[in-house]
Amino acid sequence: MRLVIARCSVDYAGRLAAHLPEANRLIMVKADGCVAIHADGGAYKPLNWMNAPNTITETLDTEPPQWVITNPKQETLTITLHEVVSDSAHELGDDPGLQKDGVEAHLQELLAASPHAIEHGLTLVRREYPTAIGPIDLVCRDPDNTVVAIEVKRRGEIDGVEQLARYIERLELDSSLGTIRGVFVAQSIKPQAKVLAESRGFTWVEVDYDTLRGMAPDDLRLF
Amino acid sequence: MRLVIARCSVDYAGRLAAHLPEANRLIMVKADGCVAIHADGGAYKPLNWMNAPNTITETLDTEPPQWVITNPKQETLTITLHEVVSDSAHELGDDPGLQKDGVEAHLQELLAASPHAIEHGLTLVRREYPTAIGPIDLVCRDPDNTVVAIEVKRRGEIDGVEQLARYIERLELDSSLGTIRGVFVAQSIKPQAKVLAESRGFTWVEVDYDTLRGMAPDDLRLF
DNA sequence: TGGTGGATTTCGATC
DNA sequence: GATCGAAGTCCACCA
Repeated sequence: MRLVIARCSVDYAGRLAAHLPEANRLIMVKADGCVAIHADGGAYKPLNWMNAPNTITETLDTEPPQWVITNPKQETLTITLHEVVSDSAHELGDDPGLQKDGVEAHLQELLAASPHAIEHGLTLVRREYPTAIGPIDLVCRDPDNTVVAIEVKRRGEIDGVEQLARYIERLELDSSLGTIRGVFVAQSIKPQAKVLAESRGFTWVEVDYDTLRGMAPDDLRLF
Repeated sequence: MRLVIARCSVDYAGRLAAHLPEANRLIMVKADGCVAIHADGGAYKPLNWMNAPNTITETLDTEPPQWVITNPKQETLTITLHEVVSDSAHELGDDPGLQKDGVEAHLQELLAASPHAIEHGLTLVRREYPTAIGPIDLVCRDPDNTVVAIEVKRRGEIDGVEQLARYIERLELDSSLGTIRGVFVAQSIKPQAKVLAESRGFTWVEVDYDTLRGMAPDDLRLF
């Protein structure tokens, strides 16, 4: 990884056009060739960047020197270096990568293993049930054999309810499954989303991730 | 901006739980206190981060030394420094900020100037036509004098179709404009969004930004 | 390889 | 401060 601190100006031409006036910034060049230009604030997002794969051309003989970075899509990032304050490089090696726990996929897995936690007597028909407009997180049947479509979100907001509505609409078009019930499940659901779910005729359930993780599927079958 | 190259391991506990095994990485601390941990690859997104505002506590007397970063939402990022390779700081000062050109607003302007590019014979009634749930990008009339509501997106996805549907629903409530047609316009539209648009009775149009920019309004009036 | 949906999305405008 | 929508979104998964 190469780190350059420089007074620079930057131009990007590609999916849009963007310009950065002259100022002091960090230019980060990673081992895979990707380049990011950071100001001294503003979260982690760089002001400008170019992802790998790309080609970096340094024109050191011109004044001021420039870097021209081009990718196969013909996007270009041009960095004009008015003054280089610092220029260093370090070999970091490969990264073992990030281990995550607690994202939506985990929640969906746990609920697929334990549909009882959503509603008494539910049995799983399919995870990621395919429709023309995208997969439904969980499709179950209740004790009356009614089809229940379930949308799982980490955070329950209005667009999740809309998504569920679209899926059910599509399910009813695609097949003759009879009346289909909708259940909106999330770790926490915003009041507006609860209201919308109810007005759409859906039920909603807030589930606790840690509790769910603590429950073995067998425990749930006892209910 | 402080830049630390170190062999470190990292734990994040907050909206989810995440762990980074020991490896060499860049730790970037910006002037506003935000912290980002970068590997030597993988675009511009850091492996782990903590945005401002937060509190950074360095425990240098323990072995190994740790940084504990906490924010008001009680999320914590813990960095364990097994070996510091480099530690430097630079004063960058404020950044004048990024100037952009070619975003959705520009597309909307061009289409407002050349509604013919969307559909033969359209004439503009208003841009940003106000409704109770937000403004409609473009409202036009076709040669039959039918009102045409147009949603403009840079990229056409399902959400945009839903947005158009809500607007038209609202238009029909608010006034007696007769039947209202919907047109979904974007530089590229995803297949699922096309399906949904058609099932809602809307038409959709893909437009090219550069072609549109090259067209003078007068050229279009000739059609 | 391209499409689709989630994200510790981030970021800005608007209310 | 909350909400809503855009983003050069990035990213992983899956066809």
